[in-house]
Amino acid sequence: MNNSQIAEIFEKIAEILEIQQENPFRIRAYRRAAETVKNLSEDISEFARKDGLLKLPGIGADLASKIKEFLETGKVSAYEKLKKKVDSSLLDMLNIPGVGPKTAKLLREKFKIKSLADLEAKAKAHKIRGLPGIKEKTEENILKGLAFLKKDTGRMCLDVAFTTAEYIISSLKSLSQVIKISPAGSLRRMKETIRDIDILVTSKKGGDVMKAFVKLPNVADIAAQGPTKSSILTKEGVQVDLRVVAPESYGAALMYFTGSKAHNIKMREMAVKRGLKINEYGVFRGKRSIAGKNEEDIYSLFKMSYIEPELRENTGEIEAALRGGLPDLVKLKDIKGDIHVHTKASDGSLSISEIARLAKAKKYEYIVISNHSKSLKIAGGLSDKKLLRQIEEIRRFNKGSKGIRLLAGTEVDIRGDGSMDYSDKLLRKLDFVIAAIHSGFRQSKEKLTARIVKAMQNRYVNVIAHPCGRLIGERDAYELDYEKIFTAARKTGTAIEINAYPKRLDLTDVNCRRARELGVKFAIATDTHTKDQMDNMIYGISVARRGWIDKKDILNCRKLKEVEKFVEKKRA
DNA sequence: GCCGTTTTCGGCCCGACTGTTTTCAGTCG
Repeated sequence: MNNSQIAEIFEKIAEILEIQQENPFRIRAYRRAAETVKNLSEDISEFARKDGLLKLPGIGADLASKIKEFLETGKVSAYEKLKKKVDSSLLDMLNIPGVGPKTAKLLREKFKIKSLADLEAKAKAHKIRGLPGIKEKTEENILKGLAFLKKDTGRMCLDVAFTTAEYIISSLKSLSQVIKISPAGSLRRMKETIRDIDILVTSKKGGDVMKAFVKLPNVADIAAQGPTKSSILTKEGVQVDLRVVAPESYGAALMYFTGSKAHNIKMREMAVKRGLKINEYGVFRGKRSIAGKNEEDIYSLFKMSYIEPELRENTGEIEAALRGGLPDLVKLKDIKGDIHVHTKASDGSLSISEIARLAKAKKYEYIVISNHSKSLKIAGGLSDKKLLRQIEEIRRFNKGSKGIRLLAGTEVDIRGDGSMDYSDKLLRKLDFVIAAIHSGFRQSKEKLTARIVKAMQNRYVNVIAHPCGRLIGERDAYELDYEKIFTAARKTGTAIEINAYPKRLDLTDVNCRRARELGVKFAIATDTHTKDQMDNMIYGISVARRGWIDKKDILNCRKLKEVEKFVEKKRA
């Protein structure tokens, strides 16, 4: 995908310019452009084709021409030139926490550091101390930073961050000094992966809260500790930042600490234009605070609707909020059923009645039992006979049960040529059909796209499950022509799944937004195999919210009757 | 490098913590 490549080049250029101590605003311009390009919901070549590059925020004449150059030649000559001017060890050193451009340059110039290993050796031999501004402590911190890099915790999946944050929040909540406590940062925005965890507390005794925070049993190291801001590393290598503010600043601090940075900058710029100032303590006219106790007040001060955290990426949400055009986002309580659940019959661990019990506890109206199909032998795919037996079993169960309706379904394999792993005659007997690719990931983009489009043209296929096939941190998405797929989905009346399994989150938030623009319907589903996985629905919801999807376009926010109508309409 | 209902030039969000100083630069978010 061009977008990520161009974003990376701009990001690298920014780093090099930083080393060269260029104009910081010029550096920021590259970073901002990188952000913009990364967050686009369409390939940037589409914008270039339609002469739309200059309309993108932060892209002017110069960056537009660099983008065009990349699209035509696969390179940006200015970047190629810059690369030659800067030693790669310098750029490597920037990755060390605590080491910025000034320190990196100093180290390179005084010690001719050739690599991170070289730096580590010199630091260990205490040869770094003695440089202007560097003493024992800085040397120690460089070694700590290097060790952190080696661990390379990278980014964690949303569920891991959630669990860690929950533990810390529940531990601190019991302190009498803590008034309010909330997750913030990318976790509150529910990004698909999280680098570090941000937590906000209101208290009148910040120092006490911090003391308790850094003493939590899972703390391995304290990176910083002040009365309002502290940072620790857990034993699992997760960085957690805690910020304490007074109760009257809760909203302003929550907004500031939730981000995104780009969203905050845009809001602050807006404030400046109106003669106001936003910081983490409030909105100020001169020295007087005029808002800040809660987020709602701040947004309404600017005559805009409240912006949910998941939308705060500066990708048009501020403009939409000003004109009152934000989508009606889905909440957990809107979900009326789960349409992708496995049982013991294939590779799940739950029985039909266990699933029904869990679904009732969630106040669901319906559940689609969707086991794998016959060719997926490794996952215990059901033979024709076994599927027929399961249909019978589900019908019997429904007769003897109240409060939940089970639908007989399948997660049928889309074969290499786009045909279905069960005959139409068999599919017709089911209440609901989801189809998915589980093999042949290495086919060409054209072939994979054609396979999915063909599957959608089957009148019995209601949902395409985990369309892009990725496993975060393990397997990349295969290449697809999403424009073709979304267009076909709308035309054929096939919904696209938002798979809520934290390693999948597939369709992705960015692609959701494009699909929504093209009129696609969605289904949020957990792909449950074990008991706990039915709780993953919140992660799927977060993707839908980040993708700007309107509640009315989500199939399983509808009542059973309407879901049945959706199926009937395609079969007719 | 971008951008404009004050501007096509001169602005560009704002503050905390650390380690080193002895008033602040560097780094981070």
